[in-house]
Amino acid sequence: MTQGARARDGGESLLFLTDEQLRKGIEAMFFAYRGFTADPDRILEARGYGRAHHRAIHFIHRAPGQTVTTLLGVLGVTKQSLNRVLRSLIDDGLVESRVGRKDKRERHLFLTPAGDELERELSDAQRRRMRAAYRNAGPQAVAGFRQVLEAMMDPDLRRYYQSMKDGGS
Amino acid sequence: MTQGARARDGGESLLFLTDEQLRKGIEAMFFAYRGFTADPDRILEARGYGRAHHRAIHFIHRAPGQTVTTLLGVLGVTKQSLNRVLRSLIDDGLVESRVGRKDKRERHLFLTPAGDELERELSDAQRRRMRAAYRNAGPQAVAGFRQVLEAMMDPDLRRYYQSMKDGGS
DNA sequence: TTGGAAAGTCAACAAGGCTGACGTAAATAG
DNA sequence: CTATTTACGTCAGCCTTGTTGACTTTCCAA
Repeated sequence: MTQGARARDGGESLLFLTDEQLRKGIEAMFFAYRGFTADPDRILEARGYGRAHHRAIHFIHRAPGQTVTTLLGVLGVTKQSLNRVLRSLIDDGLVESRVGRKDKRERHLFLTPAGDELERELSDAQRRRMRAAYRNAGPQAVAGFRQVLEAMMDPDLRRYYQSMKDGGS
Repeated sequence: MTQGARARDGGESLLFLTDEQLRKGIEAMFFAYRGFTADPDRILEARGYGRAHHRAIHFIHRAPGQTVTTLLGVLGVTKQSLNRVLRSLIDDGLVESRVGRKDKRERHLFLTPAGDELERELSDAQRRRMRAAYRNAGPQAVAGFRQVLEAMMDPDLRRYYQSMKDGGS
């Protein structure tokens, strides 16, 4: 039924979306995501960490001082899951957890200098691949890439994503 | 060092790749991938399956009759890991494993009618989101999206990816 | 002031990765 | 024809990272 449906989005676009083409997009996501995580994975493995640690480090770096609950919402896991990861990062001296001044139930999360160093190592590796891909594809492609990804996000995360500064075009 | 590096890719491109912008791309991948898997995940959960089952089903559908070893290479997991998943799919009557006619050591994998049905259910859900994202972003964006993803893949998988038919523009 | 809600921690379990070892049948090299 | 290699399946056991349930500590509102 969806075979070869011409876009009905207002007329002038020439989008011709066959199921085959959509499948290609789906597989592209799958394979690209593998490439996307490959470099950090190697660095993490050497330290005995996994992707969960990477995600925690990334978002703590992104918004230092945020509480555990906030981070929980961004990562979309249970607090028990996050806690395990956080525990090892704190024990290893990469993350610091400070009791809230106003509300003492809260824990505010920060990267230590060692944590910052690992963060840089990881994001450098990931940026290298991203930069190479961008350069290969050209600026037009990059804009399109970002647009499609944004449209694929769930609305809540899209809002969170958009709320973060961009650095100017 | 990588701060605000202007693209040095030949001159005329106006790519201005700050670390901030690259980070945005990285987070876009992370959040979009979550959205990308959300719909199938719900369908799978109702059946007691996980993403591993989805991947197996997807690639068996994509290339019916392929052997276990071939599938192993595409999925990038160990034989034991794949076997666990394949076992349950075969036992549940979604996948059929036929002994090779020429080489009887090989097992060729096919979806049964029931397997095809689940495949369609899963890919319909995923295509719906993909189609909506494409429509939102427009045809130019779609081309760029695919280009960047392709450039991010590891070379082996890129070749495999490109070797599959596209269905025309 | 007390009772509920919220934040965080601990315990235990499941899915799905991994390695290593082993068995069997079929193909192939010598 | 024999010996090796290949393709596949399976057992055992480990790790990461997800889950739910139960438990403090702290805050706040009735």
